Amino acid sequence: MKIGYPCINNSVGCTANRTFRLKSYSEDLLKEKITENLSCLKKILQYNINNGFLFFRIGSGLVPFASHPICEFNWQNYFKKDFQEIGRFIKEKNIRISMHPDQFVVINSQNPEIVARSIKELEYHCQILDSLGLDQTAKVQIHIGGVYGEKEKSMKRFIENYKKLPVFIKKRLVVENDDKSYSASECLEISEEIKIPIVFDTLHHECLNNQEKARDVFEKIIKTWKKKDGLPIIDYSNRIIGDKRCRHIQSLDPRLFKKFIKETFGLDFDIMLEIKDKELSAKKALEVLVVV
DNA sequence: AGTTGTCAAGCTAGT
DNA sequence: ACTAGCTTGACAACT
Repeated sequence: MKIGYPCINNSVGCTANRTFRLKSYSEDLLKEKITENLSCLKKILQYNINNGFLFFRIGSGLVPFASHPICEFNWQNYFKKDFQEIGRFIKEKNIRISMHPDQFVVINSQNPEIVARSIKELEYHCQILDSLGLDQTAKVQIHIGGVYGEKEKSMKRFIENYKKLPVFIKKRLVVENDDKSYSASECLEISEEIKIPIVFDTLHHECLNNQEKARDVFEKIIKTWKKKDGLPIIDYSNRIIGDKRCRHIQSLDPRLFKKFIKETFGLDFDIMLEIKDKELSAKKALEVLVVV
C-alpha cells in the first residue's frame, strides 16, 4: 500500500504547474516553464522519497498548452533526457504515478469537437507517462462525463467512444465515480462492457450511491484491476462535517482514516489523498498506518 | 511588494 | 440567464 497526494507540494518552495497566458505564448516561454516544472517535479519526488510517500499525481499543467493547436513544439524530443532521468528515478525508487485531466475532458460529449479535444488532452497525458518510460500501472483517470438528460444513451456513448481510442491511451485510462452524475455502480456497469479499471473515490461515494455499502462496492471494483494495471487506486477524502454539498476537508482526520483502514482490512490498494493540505495529510496518514 | 481580476477547454445545479 | 464549483492555483496588470 502506497500513500500519495495530488499535484502540489507546499513544503518544497516551488511548483511544477507554472504556466503563462495564451496571449503571451512563445516557444521560448514554453521551454522556460517546462524547464522550471521538470526541475520542481524532481524536487517534489525527492521530498516524497525522503518522507515515505511512494504515490504521486503529476499535475496536468506540466507542459502548458500541450494539447492546444497553438503548440507545435516537440517537447517530448527536446526534453527527452530530462524525462528519462526523472523516469529512472521513479522506477528506481518504485514510485507509483498517476494523472487526472481536468473537467474539460469529456469522452461522451454530444459535441464531436469536444470529444476530439478531449482525446488530444488524453494523448498529451499519456505522452508524459510514456516519456517517463513508465509501465501500464501509471494511470490517467477521468470521469464518465455528462448526462445530458439521457443517462443510458450517454453511458453507451462513453463505451462506443472508448472503443475507438488508440491502445496507448486505453492501456492507461481508468474511470472514477463522481459526486453528481455517475456512481460507482454505474462505473461498474460500464466496466463490465469494456473492462476498464475503476478508481474508487470514497468522498464521491458518500455523496452519490445507491445505498450500497462502500466495502461491497469496493470489493467489486478491485476485480476490475488486472495484474498489469498494478494495485487498485483509491481517492480518499472526507466531507466537511455537516456540509450539504460534497466538499473536501482541509486536513485529514486521523480517526476517520483509521476507521477506513480497519474497514478495508485484508484488501490491498494505493491511496491518493485528495485533501487540501496535501503532504501534511499524507504525513498524518503514514502515522496512522504505522500504528494500525 | 502587495492586491486583485482573469485565465483554453465542460457540465450541473442553484440562483 | 447567469454563475459557482469542480484537484483552484498561478499569472499579470494594477496599486
